[in-house]
Amino acid sequence: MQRLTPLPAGLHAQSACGLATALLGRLLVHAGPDGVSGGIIVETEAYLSRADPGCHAARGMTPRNAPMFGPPGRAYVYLVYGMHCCLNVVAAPEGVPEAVLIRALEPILGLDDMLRRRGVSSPRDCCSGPGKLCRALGVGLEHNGADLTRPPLFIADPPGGYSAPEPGEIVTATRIGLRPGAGDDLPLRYYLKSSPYVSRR
DNA sequence: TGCCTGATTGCCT
DNA sequence: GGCAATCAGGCAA
Repeated sequence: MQRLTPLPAGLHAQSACGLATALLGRLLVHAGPDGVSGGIIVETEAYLSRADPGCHAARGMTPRNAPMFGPPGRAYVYLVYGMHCCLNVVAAPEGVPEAVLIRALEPILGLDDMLRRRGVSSPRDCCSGPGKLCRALGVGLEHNGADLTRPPLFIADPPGGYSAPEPGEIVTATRIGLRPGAGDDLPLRYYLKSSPYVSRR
């Protein structure tokens, strides 16, 4: 296995829209106490600051969403439905609360460990959802605010190198799980057309 | 202080 | 396809 080098913070210092597509095809890695786990990012959603009613930061800063206001390249992890964690990558310059939700991965590193944590046997069911991939990688609230440009939790180019997806390979769609009127009609979800690992077609 | 809801998942029918 | 699980954050009182 070649050495995995975290991508620099400069990549994240752009709008969540741009970062959401720039992250497709990248490798999300967690070098945890149980070993290294990771997968290729195949689905993302952008959350855009105050003008976006679906964004947690739309009503200003609270203790929960504070990481979104921090420097780019950090993790924003929160609990939904009282039991599932969702991992976001903070985007935009410090003070601008934008983030990209990682919704699905194609598992490639530590597959057996991830399947065990998930309690499933199919790689397709391993990381096909924001709550699923956090469980699979062993990511939890303790990673809230973590620096994603350095181990143990980081984003890198995949083994063999990164090649940007063809424009026709990226599908743009509406975001999932938002209330009507909360920005559910905005085309801010992106996924790889040919990937069988996305959460929903 | 109390009530309500959610950037989901998995089990049951 | 429908719905329960489960609890912290956010808001009203």
